[in-house]
Amino acid sequence: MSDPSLAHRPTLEAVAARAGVSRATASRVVNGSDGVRAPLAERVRRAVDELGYVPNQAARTLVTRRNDAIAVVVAEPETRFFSDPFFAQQVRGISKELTAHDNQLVLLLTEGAADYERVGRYLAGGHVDGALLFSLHDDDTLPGLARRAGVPTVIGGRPGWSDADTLYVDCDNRGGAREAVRHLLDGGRRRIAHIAGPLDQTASVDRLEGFRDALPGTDPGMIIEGDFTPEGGARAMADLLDRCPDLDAVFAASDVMASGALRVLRTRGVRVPEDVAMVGFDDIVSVAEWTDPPLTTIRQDIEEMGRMMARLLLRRVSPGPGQQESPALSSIVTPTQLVVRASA
Amino acid sequence: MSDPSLAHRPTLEAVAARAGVSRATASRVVNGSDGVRAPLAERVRRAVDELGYVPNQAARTLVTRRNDAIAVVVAEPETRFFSDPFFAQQVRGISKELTAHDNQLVLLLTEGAADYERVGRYLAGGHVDGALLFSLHDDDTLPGLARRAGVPTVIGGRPGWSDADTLYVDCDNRGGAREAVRHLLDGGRRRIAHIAGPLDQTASVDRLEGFRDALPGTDPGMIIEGDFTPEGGARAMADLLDRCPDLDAVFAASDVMASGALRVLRTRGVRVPEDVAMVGFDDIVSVAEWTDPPLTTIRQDIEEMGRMMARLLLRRVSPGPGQQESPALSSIVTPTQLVVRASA
DNA sequence: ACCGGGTCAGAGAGCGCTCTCACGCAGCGC
DNA sequence: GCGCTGCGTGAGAGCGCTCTCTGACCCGGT
Repeated sequence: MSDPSLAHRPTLEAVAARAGVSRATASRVVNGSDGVRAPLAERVRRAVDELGYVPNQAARTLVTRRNDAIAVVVAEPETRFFSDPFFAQQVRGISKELTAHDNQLVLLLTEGAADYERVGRYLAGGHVDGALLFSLHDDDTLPGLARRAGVPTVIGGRPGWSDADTLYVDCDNRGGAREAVRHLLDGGRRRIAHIAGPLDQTASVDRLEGFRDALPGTDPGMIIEGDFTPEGGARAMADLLDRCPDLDAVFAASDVMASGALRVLRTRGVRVPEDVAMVGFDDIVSVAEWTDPPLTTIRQDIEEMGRMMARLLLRRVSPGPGQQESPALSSIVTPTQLVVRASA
Repeated sequence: MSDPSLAHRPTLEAVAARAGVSRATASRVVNGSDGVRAPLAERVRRAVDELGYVPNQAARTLVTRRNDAIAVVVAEPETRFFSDPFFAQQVRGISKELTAHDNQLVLLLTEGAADYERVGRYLAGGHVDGALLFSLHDDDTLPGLARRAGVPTVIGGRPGWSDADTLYVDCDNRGGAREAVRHLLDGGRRRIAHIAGPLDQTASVDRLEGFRDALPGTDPGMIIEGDFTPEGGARAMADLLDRCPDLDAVFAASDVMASGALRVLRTRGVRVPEDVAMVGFDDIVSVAEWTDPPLTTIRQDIEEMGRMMARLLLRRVSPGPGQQESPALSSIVTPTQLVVRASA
């Protein structure tokens, strides 16, 4: 093998021997538990340094039943996970929070149903202490899989069913959408269309609901389902223009779709915001600030939501010191905020 | 705990008992090794099903010293990993290849030097069988870290030093850059500028070399260092226009920077490709096809390169059946290809 | 001087698995 | 019929660690 150092890696036994203590004491020192007198502890620490000892995680896991690892499962069959900065930011937040708690992030990408079985095996295999599930669609089997595997779970985005035992983190999609439309109304717009996300996801449905809240009785023809991609946004915009050439505003359910829609407007020579105003959703800075014109949108703190998911999960996995049982953990819905730029 | 099923999970022992065989035989069946007679094997398999047995990975790792997991370490302190689709595609390729070989992908994001220590600990902890390193900068300490940890490694992109023992996968940056510039020359362009990537990375340096190959003696003022972000590309473009208003072409070292540069050109009313031609690098479809105008660029098969990295690493980790020692594994440099769209 | 209580260290039993080794039982040649 | 080979199975020894349980020791109180 190419890695000799893996072969003769010092064990706790070796450290103990060198420090002249028992394995138990060495273990105590390594794990920072108190009750070891200073001089002894010092000897052990020196031995650890000299030998370059690093605990064998597998052995430790075998007895403690903890992995200090969390799986992030992305149920996005298509390429969206990576093209959409939304996930990126969320994962970043998760990563930071996990790192802060000395947990590892194991990324599981699924592309198609066949992968679900693999993910199920993995979760059941006890590799991880918990799982973060993303981007679920209608009656997704992933949560059931995780539950059967006995793995604590937190979901990104409100799932399609209600269940007190299911934890999730989401933003106030409906309220945010309402605010977006109100802003358009305040700007004097009257013929407002909506480019929705895929309606098998609650985020899309909730945003559509918010749109309807602010604009009851809207002609269904003014609502088109997109797919959260720029191309989808572009297609929807083109359709919309064909159906209803005199529309004066669009609320797109994501910045990414809005960017596609803006491109179509520009191509068709429609001025934004003079002829048509546009509001997006997400406030993905790298998109919203760089569209032409910069995009007015509904901000959600995506990275923070990622952190929250991780925090919630970690607490569910190991109830902190002091509290015995998880102290009634509950799902989190974060507020949104209108960010006005040039497009509306 | 919230997961009772984790608590009383059946062991191999239980399976063996139920099937009326020894633990050894049960293990043989579970691991698919031959030499167990059919009826016995069938009994074991039934027991596995009935009990819902899943092997305990920690116990297995403890004795086999294999994790079936690979770390992907991204040395990108800034937010680039997630905003740049380049990484995304690469990770996708890696993920696919690892999945095909039943390996897990453990993602380690580093943001700053402090994280290096954590990564070092993790690698040394024997959690993974190998590591894929990305986006290294000059004299990055990551490879040393991995080596000391005794973890087989493959690097994405040619590292800044030469070392027969270091495996990497990269594309022909220099050749690709040369081709880009030649295309511009063929189009009759004569005042060609270059927006380089950060010059502490070999990809940037190599592309710059290629640029110089095709255009020896270029005024250094026509070369500006960017940072592989759209903003950096925009800034560089602005500078370039100020310094040299009569330039007639730009070769940007990445599509992402090219997109930023194109925005600036549009803002300044410079027509592309009439006044200024633009060639990018990477062929990130979601960027290159959607710029205005669509971007002529140098294609590298990023996803495939990800696959190659994974394949190389897996082979290094466990030499396949047949060959004893790794059969002289070597680094891979893939060809590039000019993709002509509208911008040049 | 004796004893009870508290503190700190060590002994040792596993955690669940793999894998070597030994053993039993065919089938073969002589 | 005897040993020999060879295949299929079981016994058992660890892998490296944690953690409980026990015991040694020291202290103060009587």
